[in-house]
Amino acid sequence: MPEGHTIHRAARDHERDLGGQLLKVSSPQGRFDPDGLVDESGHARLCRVEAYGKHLFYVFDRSLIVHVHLGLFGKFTRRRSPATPPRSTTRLRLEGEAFTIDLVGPTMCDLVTTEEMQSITRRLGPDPLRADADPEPFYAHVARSKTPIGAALMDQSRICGVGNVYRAEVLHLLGLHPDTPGSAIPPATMRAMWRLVADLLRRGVEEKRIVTTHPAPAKGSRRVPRGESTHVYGRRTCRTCKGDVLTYLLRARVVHYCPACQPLVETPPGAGRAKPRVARGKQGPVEGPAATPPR
DNA sequence: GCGGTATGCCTAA
DNA sequence: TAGGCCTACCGCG
Repeated sequence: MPEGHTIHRAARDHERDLGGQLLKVSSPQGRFDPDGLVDESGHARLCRVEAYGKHLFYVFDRSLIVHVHLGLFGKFTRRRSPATPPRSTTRLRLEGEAFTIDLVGPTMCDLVTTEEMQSITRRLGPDPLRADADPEPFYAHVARSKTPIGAALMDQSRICGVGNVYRAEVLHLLGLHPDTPGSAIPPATMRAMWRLVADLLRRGVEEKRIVTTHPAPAKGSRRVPRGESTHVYGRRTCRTCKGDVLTYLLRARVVHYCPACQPLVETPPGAGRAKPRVARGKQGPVEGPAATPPR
C-alpha cells in the first residue's frame, strides 16, 4: 500500500534491520546494477535509510545512494537470513546478518549521487511526516490557486506522501468536495488539513495500514476490521451517512467522495467536469447483510 | 489462460 | 489527456 506511510515505515524498519551492516546487494532480476556500489565480494555498508514523501533513499558508504520509488506495484518482503531463494522478479535483494529485504515491482530503483538525491527532494513539497516540514508554501499555493483541492493534495510538488486513499479520506473528514477550488478554502481549514494528513500518515506508519476511522486501538485490542478502515475510499456507501459513494476521474485518477457529506459549496468555473458515477467499492453498508463481493 | 484492476508517475502530443 | 511501465491477484470462460 505505497502511500507516504508505507515508505516511512520501510525506512524505519530497514534502518533498524540493516543499518550499519555490510550487506550483500544483488538484483536477481538483473534490472538493477549493483556495480559501482559493492566491493569485489558484492557487499556494501548501509549507513542510513531516509524517506521523503513516496521516495526512499538507502545511503551507503562513499555517499552512494540507492533511490527507490515503489510506484503502484512495488513491494518489500522481509525474511530471516539466510533467506529462501528470491523470486525471479526480485529487483533488489539486501542481505543483512539477521534479515533479508527483497524489493519487487518498483517504478524506480537506481544508484544516485548526493546531488541527484537533492535534486529529487527539491522537486517535492513538504512532507508532513518529516520534522523539517514547513507547510507554508503549500498553504500559499492553495490559497492563490483555482486548482481543485482534490488535485492539489495529490500533487507531490505541493505536499508529498498523500495518495489516492488519504486524499479521499482527508477531504471526507473535512467535508470538502474534491472539486473545491483551493482559493475557496479558509486558512483555518487548510491548517486543519495539514494536521489531519500528518496525524493519519503517522497512524499509518504505526499500524502499517491506512485507518481513518476509529481512534487508534489500545495495545492488544481488536484490529479495525477490513471494510471499516475508511469512510469513502473503496466503499460503495459512505460510512458516515450510508448514502452512495460517487467516483469520477480527476487528473486521470479516480476520486471517491460522498456528495451528501461533501457538497460542492462553490461552483468552479467551467462546470464541464466528468459526470460522477456510483462507486464499485468492495465494502457495502456497515450494518446489514454481508458485504457485497467485488464487482 | 486472459483481462481487468490497483494505494503512482513519467512522457509525448 | 492518453499511453506506457512496474507486478500480483482475482474472476471468468
